[in-house]
Amino acid sequence: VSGTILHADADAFFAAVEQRDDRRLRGRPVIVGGGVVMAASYEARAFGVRGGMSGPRARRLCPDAVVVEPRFDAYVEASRALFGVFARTAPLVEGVSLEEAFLDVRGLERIAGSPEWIAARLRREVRAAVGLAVTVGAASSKVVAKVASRTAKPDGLLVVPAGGELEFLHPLPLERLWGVGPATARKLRRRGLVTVGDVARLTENELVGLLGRNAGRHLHAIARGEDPRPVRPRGRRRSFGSQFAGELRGAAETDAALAAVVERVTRRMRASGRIGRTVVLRLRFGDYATRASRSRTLVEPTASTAAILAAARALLASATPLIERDGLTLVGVSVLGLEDDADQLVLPVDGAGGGSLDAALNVVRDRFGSDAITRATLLGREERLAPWVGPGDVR
DNA sequence: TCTGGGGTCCTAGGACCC
DNA sequence: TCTGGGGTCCTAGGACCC
Repeated sequence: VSGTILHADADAFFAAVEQRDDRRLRGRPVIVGGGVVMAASYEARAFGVRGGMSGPRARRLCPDAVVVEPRFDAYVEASRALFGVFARTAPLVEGVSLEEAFLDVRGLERIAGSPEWIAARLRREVRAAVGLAVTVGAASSKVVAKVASRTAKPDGLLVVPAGGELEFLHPLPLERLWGVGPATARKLRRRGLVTVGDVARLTENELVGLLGRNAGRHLHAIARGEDPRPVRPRGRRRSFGSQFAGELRGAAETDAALAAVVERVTRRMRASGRIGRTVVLRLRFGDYATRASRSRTLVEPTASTAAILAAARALLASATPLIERDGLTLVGVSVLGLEDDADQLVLPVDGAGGGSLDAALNVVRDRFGSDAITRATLLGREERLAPWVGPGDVR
Protein backbone atom coordinates (compact mmCIF):
# COMPACT_ATOMS: atom_id res chain seq x y z
CA VAL A 1 0.00 0.00 0.00
CA SER A 2 1.47 3.35 -0.94
CA GLY A 3 2.47 5.86 1.67
CA THR A 4 1.16 4.09 4.71
CA ILE A 5 3.97 5.44 6.84
CA LEU A 6 4.75 9.12 7.18
CA HIS A 7 8.03 10.50 8.47
CA ALA A 8 7.54 14.05 9.71
CA ASP A 9 10.57 16.14 10.60
CA ALA A 10 10.55 19.81 11.63
CA ASP A 11 13.17 21.77 9.67
CA ALA A 12 16.16 23.22 11.57
CA PHE A 13 14.06 22.82 14.68
CA PHE A 14 15.89 24.84 17.37
CA ALA A 15 16.80 27.61 14.93
CA ALA A 16 13.28 27.70 13.52
CA VAL A 17 11.81 28.14 17.01
CA GLU A 18 14.17 31.07 17.56
CA GLN A 19 13.13 32.66 14.27
CA ARG A 20 9.47 32.08 15.10
CA ASP A 21 9.80 33.78 18.50
CA ASP A 22 11.94 36.74 17.37
CA ARG A 23 10.91 38.22 14.06
CA ARG A 24 14.24 40.09 13.80
CA LEU A 25 15.87 36.69 13.21
CA ARG A 26 13.65 35.77 10.28
CA GLY A 27 15.46 35.57 6.98
CA ARG A 28 18.81 35.86 8.72
CA PRO A 29 21.46 33.20 9.38
CA VAL A 30 20.88 31.93 12.92
CA ILE A 31 23.16 29.66 14.92
CA VAL A 32 21.93 28.11 18.17
CA GLY A 33 24.70 27.46 20.66
CA GLY A 34 27.95 29.37 21.04
CA GLY A 35 30.49 26.69 21.95
CA VAL A 36 29.16 24.14 19.53
CA VAL A 37 26.49 24.52 16.87
CA MET A 38 23.36 22.76 18.07
CA ALA A 39 21.30 23.93 15.14
CA ALA A 40 21.72 26.24 12.16
CA SER A 41 18.99 27.93 10.15
CA TYR A 42 18.95 27.24 6.44
CA GLU A 43 20.30 30.74 5.85
CA ALA A 44 23.36 29.75 7.90
CA ARG A 45 23.64 26.34 6.24
CA ALA A 46 24.03 28.12 2.92
CA PHE A 47 27.43 29.24 4.25
CA GLY A 48 28.41 25.68 5.16
CA VAL A 49 27.48 25.84 8.83
CA ARG A 50 26.44 22.43 10.19
CA GLY A 51 25.24 21.01 13.48
CA GLY A 52 28.06 19.72 15.65
CA MET A 53 30.53 22.22 14.28
CA SER A 54 32.62 24.24 16.71
CA GLY A 55 31.33 27.77 17.33
CA PRO A 56 34.50 29.59 16.18
CA ARG A 57 34.58 27.66 12.94
CA ALA A 58 30.91 28.38 12.27
CA ARG A 59 31.46 32.11 12.85
CA ARG A 60 34.41 32.10 10.46
CA LEU A 61 32.20 30.56 7.79
CA CYS A 62 29.34 32.93 8.45
CA PRO A 63 30.45 36.09 10.27
CA ASP A 64 27.03 37.72 9.92
CA ALA A 65 25.20 34.92 11.71
CA VAL A 66 23.23 35.73 14.83
CA VAL A 67 24.36 33.39 17.61
CA VAL A 68 21.72 32.67 20.25
CA GLU A 69 21.88 30.60 23.40
CA PRO A 70 19.60 27.56 23.37
CA ARG A 71 16.22 27.87 25.17
CA PHE A 72 15.31 24.29 25.94
CA ASP A 73 12.03 25.17 27.59
CA ALA A 74 10.86 26.74 24.35
CA TYR A 75 11.94 23.70 22.30
CA VAL A 76 10.19 21.28 24.64
CA GLU A 77 7.05 23.40 24.46
CA ALA A 78 7.20 23.52 20.65
CA SER A 79 7.77 19.76 20.61
CA ARG A 80 4.66 19.20 22.72
CA ALA A 81 2.61 21.24 20.28
CA LEU A 82 4.15 19.38 17.33
CA PHE A 83 3.35 15.99 18.84
CA GLY A 84 -0.14 17.23 19.57
CA VAL A 85 -0.68 17.65 15.84
CA PHE A 86 0.90 14.25 15.19
CA ALA A 87 -1.48 12.62 17.69
CA ARG A 88 -4.48 14.24 15.98
CA THR A 89 -3.22 13.01 12.60
CA ALA A 90 -2.61 9.30 13.29
CA PRO A 91 -3.46 6.80 16.00
CA LEU A 92 0.05 5.36 16.03
CA VAL A 93 3.01 7.72 16.49
CA GLU A 94 6.64 6.84 17.14
CA GLY A 95 8.69 9.77 18.41
CA VAL A 96 12.31 9.70 17.26
CA SER A 97 13.46 12.97 18.80
CA LEU A 98 11.96 16.26 19.91
CA GLU A 99 11.30 17.26 16.30
CA GLU A 100 10.73 14.04 14.42
CA ALA A 101 8.30 11.11 14.32
CA PHE A 102 6.94 8.24 12.27
CA LEU A 103 3.16 8.12 11.82
CA ASP A 104 1.24 5.02 10.77
CA VAL A 105 -1.65 6.15 8.58
CA ARG A 106 -2.73 2.73 7.38
CA GLY A 107 -6.48 2.34 7.18
CA LEU A 108 -7.15 6.07 7.35
CA GLU A 109 -7.90 6.41 3.64
CA ARG A 110 -11.67 6.45 3.98
CA ILE A 111 -11.69 8.65 7.06
CA ALA A 112 -8.95 11.12 6.30
CA GLY A 113 -8.08 10.76 2.64
CA SER A 114 -5.01 9.59 0.78
CA PRO A 115 -1.58 9.62 2.48
CA GLU A 116 -0.62 12.55 0.30
CA TRP A 117 -3.65 14.47 1.44
CA ILE A 118 -3.06 13.57 5.09
CA ALA A 119 0.58 14.64 4.84
CA ALA A 120 -0.31 17.95 3.21
CA ARG A 121 -2.86 18.69 5.91
CA LEU A 122 -0.34 17.74 8.61
CA ARG A 123 2.09 20.28 7.21
CA ARG A 124 -0.60 22.99 7.14
CA GLU A 125 -1.69 22.24 10.70
CA VAL A 126 1.84 22.32 12.07
CA ARG A 127 2.39 25.62 10.32
CA ALA A 128 -0.81 27.03 11.81
CA ALA A 129 -0.67 25.56 15.31
CA VAL A 130 3.08 25.52 15.98
CA GLY A 131 4.40 28.09 13.53
CA LEU A 132 7.06 25.80 12.08
CA ALA A 133 7.87 24.19 8.74
CA VAL A 134 7.81 20.42 8.76
CA THR A 135 8.93 18.16 5.94
CA VAL A 136 7.07 14.90 5.36
CA GLY A 137 8.10 11.74 3.54
CA ALA A 138 5.48 9.06 2.83
CA ALA A 139 6.19 5.50 1.77
CA SER A 140 5.43 1.86 2.38
CA SER A 141 8.23 1.45 4.95
CA LYS A 142 10.07 3.45 7.59
CA VAL A 143 13.41 3.62 5.78
CA VAL A 144 11.90 4.82 2.54
CA ALA A 145 9.71 7.37 4.34
CA LYS A 146 12.78 8.61 6.22
CA VAL A 147 14.91 8.88 3.10
CA ALA A 148 12.02 10.62 1.35
CA SER A 149 11.77 13.32 4.01
CA ARG A 150 15.56 13.77 3.96
CA THR A 151 15.38 14.22 0.22
CA ALA A 152 12.46 16.66 0.33
CA LYS A 153 13.95 19.03 2.95
CA PRO A 154 13.35 21.84 3.66
CA ASP A 155 9.61 22.55 3.83
CA GLY A 156 8.75 19.75 1.43
CA LEU A 157 6.53 16.75 0.86
CA LEU A 158 7.53 13.62 -1.04
CA VAL A 159 5.31 10.60 -1.54
CA VAL A 160 6.98 7.46 -2.85
CA PRO A 161 4.26 5.33 -4.44
CA ALA A 162 4.07 1.60 -3.79
CA GLY A 163 6.15 -0.12 -6.41
CA GLY A 164 8.22 3.01 -6.96
CA GLU A 165 10.64 2.37 -4.08
CA LEU A 166 13.57 1.13 -6.17
CA GLU A 167 13.20 3.82 -8.78
CA PHE A 168 13.39 6.36 -5.97
CA LEU A 169 16.16 4.81 -3.87
CA HIS A 170 18.63 3.39 -6.35
CA PRO A 171 19.98 6.59 -7.94
CA LEU A 172 20.66 8.16 -4.50
CA PRO A 173 24.16 8.24 -2.99
CA LEU A 174 24.47 5.36 -0.55
CA GLU A 175 25.15 7.76 2.35
CA ARG A 176 21.55 8.93 2.10
CA LEU A 177 20.31 5.61 3.49
CA TRP A 178 19.13 5.77 7.08
CA GLY A 179 21.48 3.44 8.93
CA VAL A 180 24.54 3.90 6.73
CA GLY A 181 27.03 5.98 8.67
CA PRO A 182 30.64 6.98 8.03
CA ALA A 183 32.16 3.56 8.79
CA THR A 184 29.80 1.57 6.58
CA ALA A 185 29.98 4.17 3.82
CA ARG A 186 33.78 3.94 3.86
CA LYS A 187 33.71 0.15 3.51
CA LEU A 188 31.21 0.31 0.65
CA ARG A 189 33.04 3.11 -1.15
CA ARG A 190 36.27 1.13 -0.91
CA ARG A 191 34.52 -1.56 -2.92
CA GLY A 192 33.74 1.01 -5.58
CA LEU A 193 30.09 1.35 -4.67
CA VAL A 194 28.52 4.79 -4.98
CA THR A 195 24.73 4.59 -5.13
CA VAL A 196 22.07 2.67 -3.25
CA GLY A 197 21.53 0.73 -6.49
CA ASP A 198 25.18 -0.39 -6.44
CA VAL A 199 24.65 -1.75 -2.92
CA ALA A 200 21.45 -3.50 -3.98
CA ARG A 201 23.37 -5.47 -6.59
CA LEU A 202 25.47 -7.21 -3.92
CA THR A 203 24.21 -10.51 -2.57
CA GLU A 204 23.21 -10.83 1.04
CA ASN A 205 26.23 -13.06 1.64
CA GLU A 206 28.61 -10.48 0.26
CA LEU A 207 27.16 -7.80 2.55
CA VAL A 208 27.23 -10.14 5.55
CA GLY A 209 30.88 -10.83 4.83
CA LEU A 210 31.59 -7.12 4.67
CA LEU A 211 29.54 -5.87 7.62
CA GLY A 212 28.64 -8.83 9.81
CA ARG A 213 25.51 -10.91 10.03
CA ASN A 214 22.91 -8.50 11.28
CA ALA A 215 24.20 -5.31 9.70
CA GLY A 216 24.70 -7.08 6.39
CA ARG A 217 21.19 -8.49 6.29
CA HIS A 218 19.73 -5.17 7.31
CA LEU A 219 21.55 -3.24 4.62
CA HIS A 220 20.63 -5.87 2.02
CA ALA A 221 16.97 -5.34 2.91
CA ILE A 222 16.89 -1.56 3.12
CA ALA A 223 18.79 -1.10 -0.14
CA ARG A 224 15.68 -2.74 -1.64
CA GLY A 225 13.34 -0.52 0.33
CA GLU A 226 12.36 -3.44 2.54
CA ASP A 227 11.96 -2.61 6.20
CA PRO A 228 9.65 -4.74 8.32
CA ARG A 229 10.00 -2.60 11.45
CA PRO A 230 6.58 -1.36 12.52
CA VAL A 231 5.75 2.11 13.76
CA ARG A 232 5.89 1.56 17.49
CA PRO A 233 5.73 4.08 20.31
CA ARG A 234 9.07 4.08 22.12
CA GLY A 235 9.37 2.98 25.70
CA ARG A 236 11.12 4.86 28.42
CA ARG A 237 14.73 5.83 28.26
CA ARG A 238 17.27 3.13 29.09
CA SER A 239 20.19 5.25 30.30
CA PHE A 240 21.27 8.58 31.71
CA GLY A 241 24.64 10.02 30.78
CA SER A 242 26.77 13.13 30.76
CA GLN A 243 30.28 14.00 29.76
CA PHE A 244 32.93 16.68 29.94
CA ALA A 245 35.19 17.32 26.97
CA GLY A 246 38.41 19.30 27.26
CA GLU A 247 42.04 18.96 28.22
CA LEU A 248 42.22 17.34 31.64
CA ARG A 249 45.60 18.06 33.20
CA GLY A 250 46.34 16.11 36.31
CA ALA A 251 44.43 13.96 38.73
CA ALA A 252 42.78 16.79 40.64
CA GLU A 253 41.31 18.36 37.53
CA THR A 254 40.12 14.98 36.27
CA ASP A 255 38.48 14.13 39.57
CA ALA A 256 36.71 17.49 39.69
CA ALA A 257 35.34 16.94 36.19
CA LEU A 258 34.26 13.42 37.09
CA ALA A 259 32.44 14.64 40.19
CA ALA A 260 30.63 17.35 38.21
CA VAL A 261 29.57 14.87 35.53
CA VAL A 262 28.29 12.35 38.09
CA GLU A 263 26.38 15.08 39.89
CA ARG A 264 24.61 16.09 36.65
CA VAL A 265 23.64 12.50 35.91
CA THR A 266 22.40 11.58 39.39
CA ARG A 267 20.48 14.83 39.69
CA ARG A 268 18.57 14.06 36.51
CA MET A 269 17.97 10.49 37.64
CA ARG A 270 16.52 11.62 40.96
CA ALA A 271 14.41 14.21 39.17
CA SER A 272 12.97 11.41 37.03
CA GLY A 273 12.53 8.99 39.90
CA ARG A 274 14.85 6.40 38.34
CA ILE A 275 17.73 4.39 39.79
CA GLY A 276 20.35 2.35 37.94
CA ARG A 277 22.77 -0.50 38.50
CA THR A 278 25.48 -0.34 35.81
CA VAL A 279 27.96 2.54 35.86
CA VAL A 280 29.89 3.15 32.64
CA LEU A 281 32.97 5.37 32.55
CA ARG A 282 33.88 6.72 29.12
CA LEU A 283 37.29 8.11 28.30
CA ARG A 284 38.88 9.75 25.30
CA PHE A 285 42.62 10.19 25.22
CA GLY A 286 45.09 12.81 24.06
CA ASP A 287 45.01 11.82 20.41
CA TYR A 288 41.25 12.55 20.23
CA ALA A 289 40.72 9.23 18.49
CA THR A 290 41.42 6.53 21.04
CA ARG A 291 38.51 5.82 23.30
CA ALA A 292 37.90 3.36 26.08
CA SER A 293 35.11 2.46 28.42
CA ARG A 294 35.07 0.69 31.76
CA SER A 295 31.92 -0.47 33.44
CA ARG A 296 30.84 -2.05 36.65
CA THR A 297 27.50 -3.41 37.78
CA LEU A 298 26.54 -2.64 41.35
CA VAL A 299 24.68 -5.01 43.64
CA GLU A 300 21.86 -2.53 44.21
CA PRO A 301 20.50 0.09 41.83
CA THR A 302 20.95 3.65 43.04
CA ALA A 303 20.74 7.32 42.09
CA SER A 304 23.02 8.38 44.92
CA THR A 305 25.79 10.76 43.92
CA ALA A 306 28.15 9.26 46.50
CA ALA A 307 27.61 5.66 45.40
CA ILE A 308 27.94 6.35 41.69
CA LEU A 309 30.90 8.66 42.16
CA ALA A 310 32.68 5.96 44.20
CA ALA A 311 32.11 3.43 41.41
CA ALA A 312 33.24 5.92 38.76
CA ARG A 313 36.41 6.70 40.72
CA ALA A 314 37.23 3.00 41.02
CA LEU A 315 36.76 2.59 37.27
CA LEU A 316 38.96 5.61 36.62
CA ALA A 317 41.68 4.14 38.83
CA SER A 318 41.56 0.92 36.80
CA ALA A 319 42.35 2.91 33.66
CA THR A 320 45.28 4.84 35.15
CA PRO A 321 47.98 3.31 32.92
CA LEU A 322 46.12 4.40 29.77
CA ILE A 323 45.61 7.89 31.12
CA GLU A 324 49.25 8.33 32.11
CA ARG A 325 50.39 7.34 28.67
CA ASP A 326 48.13 9.57 26.61
CA GLY A 327 46.41 12.18 28.73
CA LEU A 328 42.65 12.65 28.81
CA THR A 329 40.42 14.83 26.65
CA LEU A 330 37.04 13.51 27.73
CA VAL A 331 35.48 11.92 30.75
CA GLY A 332 31.88 10.71 30.75
CA VAL A 333 29.59 8.68 32.94
CA SER A 334 26.45 6.79 31.97
CA VAL A 335 24.14 4.78 34.16
CA LEU A 336 22.26 1.83 32.66
CA GLY A 337 20.10 -0.92 34.04
CA LEU A 338 17.39 1.53 35.05
CA GLU A 339 14.48 0.85 37.36
CA ASP A 340 11.83 2.97 38.96
CA ASP A 341 12.74 4.23 42.38
CA ALA A 342 9.89 2.83 44.45
CA ASP A 343 10.78 5.07 47.40
CA GLN A 344 10.57 8.26 45.47
CA LEU A 345 7.72 10.22 44.02
CA VAL A 346 8.23 12.99 41.51
CA LEU A 347 5.26 15.25 41.06
CA PRO A 348 4.85 18.62 39.45
CA VAL A 349 4.22 21.29 42.06
CA ASP A 350 1.98 23.25 39.75
CA GLY A 351 -0.16 20.17 39.23
CA ALA A 352 -0.51 19.30 42.93
CA GLY A 353 -2.92 21.95 44.07
CA GLY A 354 -1.91 25.40 45.17
CA GLY A 355 1.22 25.82 43.12
CA SER A 356 3.56 25.82 46.13
CA LEU A 357 5.99 23.31 47.57
CA ASP A 358 4.04 23.16 50.83
CA ALA A 359 0.84 22.34 48.99
CA ALA A 360 2.61 19.58 47.08
CA LEU A 361 4.04 18.13 50.29
CA ASN A 362 0.58 18.10 51.82
CA VAL A 363 -0.73 16.13 48.87
CA VAL A 364 1.94 13.51 49.55
CA ARG A 365 1.24 13.44 53.31
CA ASP A 366 -2.47 13.06 52.72
CA ARG A 367 -1.90 10.10 50.51
CA PHE A 368 0.99 8.30 52.20
CA GLY A 369 0.92 9.45 55.85
CA SER A 370 2.58 12.26 57.75
CA ASP A 371 5.95 10.50 58.07
CA ALA A 372 6.17 9.44 54.44
CA ILE A 373 8.55 12.24 53.50
CA THR A 374 12.15 11.94 54.63
CA ARG A 375 13.48 14.40 52.12
CA ALA A 376 12.02 16.80 49.58
CA THR A 377 13.85 18.58 46.80
CA LEU A 378 12.43 21.33 44.66
CA LEU A 379 13.51 20.90 41.06
CA GLY A 380 13.28 23.46 38.31
CA ARG A 381 11.34 22.52 35.21
CA GLU A 382 14.55 22.71 33.20
CA GLU A 383 16.20 20.15 35.47
CA ARG A 384 13.47 17.68 34.66
CA LEU A 385 13.39 18.27 30.94
CA ALA A 386 16.59 19.70 29.59
CA PRO A 387 19.02 19.23 28.13
CA TRP A 388 18.44 16.52 25.60
CA VAL A 389 15.08 15.13 26.45
CA GLY A 390 14.66 11.70 24.92
CA PRO A 391 11.61 10.84 22.85
CA GLY A 392 10.54 8.51 25.64
CA ASP A 393 10.21 11.53 27.90
CA VAL A 394 8.16 13.66 25.57
CA ARG A 395 4.84 11.97 26.07
C1' DT B 1 38.72 20.94 10.44
C1' DC B 2 40.61 19.94 14.95
C1' DT B 3 37.21 17.80 17.65
C1' DG B 4 29.34 18.13 20.54
C1' DG B 5 26.47 16.08 23.91
C1' DG B 6 23.00 12.90 24.53
C1' DG B 7 21.19 8.61 23.31
C1' DT B 8 20.14 3.47 21.02
C1' DC B 9 21.33 -1.06 19.53
C1' DC B 10 24.55 -4.89 18.18
C1' DT B 11 28.58 -8.09 18.69
C1' DA B 12 31.50 -11.13 20.95
C1' DG B 13 33.73 -13.53 24.53
C1' DG B 14 33.75 -15.31 29.20
C1' DA B 15 31.52 -16.79 33.53
C1' DC B 16 28.08 -19.33 35.46
C1' DC B 17 24.06 -22.31 35.68
C1' DC B 18 20.99 -26.17 34.52
C1' DT C 1 34.90 -39.40 33.37
C1' DC C 2 33.97 -36.76 29.53
C1' DT C 3 31.27 -34.12 26.56
C1' DG C 4 27.29 -30.90 25.69
C1' DG C 5 23.61 -27.58 24.45
C1' DG C 6 21.25 -23.55 25.81
C1' DG C 7 20.23 -19.63 28.66
C1' DT C 8 21.44 -15.30 31.28
C1' DC C 9 24.46 -11.83 32.86
C1' DC C 10 28.56 -8.99 32.53
C1' DT C 11 32.14 -6.28 30.12
C1' DA C 12 34.28 -3.78 26.18
C1' DG C 13 33.99 -1.97 21.86
C1' DG C 14 31.74 -0.17 17.76
C1' DA C 15 28.27 1.85 14.71
C1' DC C 16 24.65 4.91 14.15
C1' DC C 17 21.21 8.64 15.08
C1' DC C 18 19.67 13.56 16.18
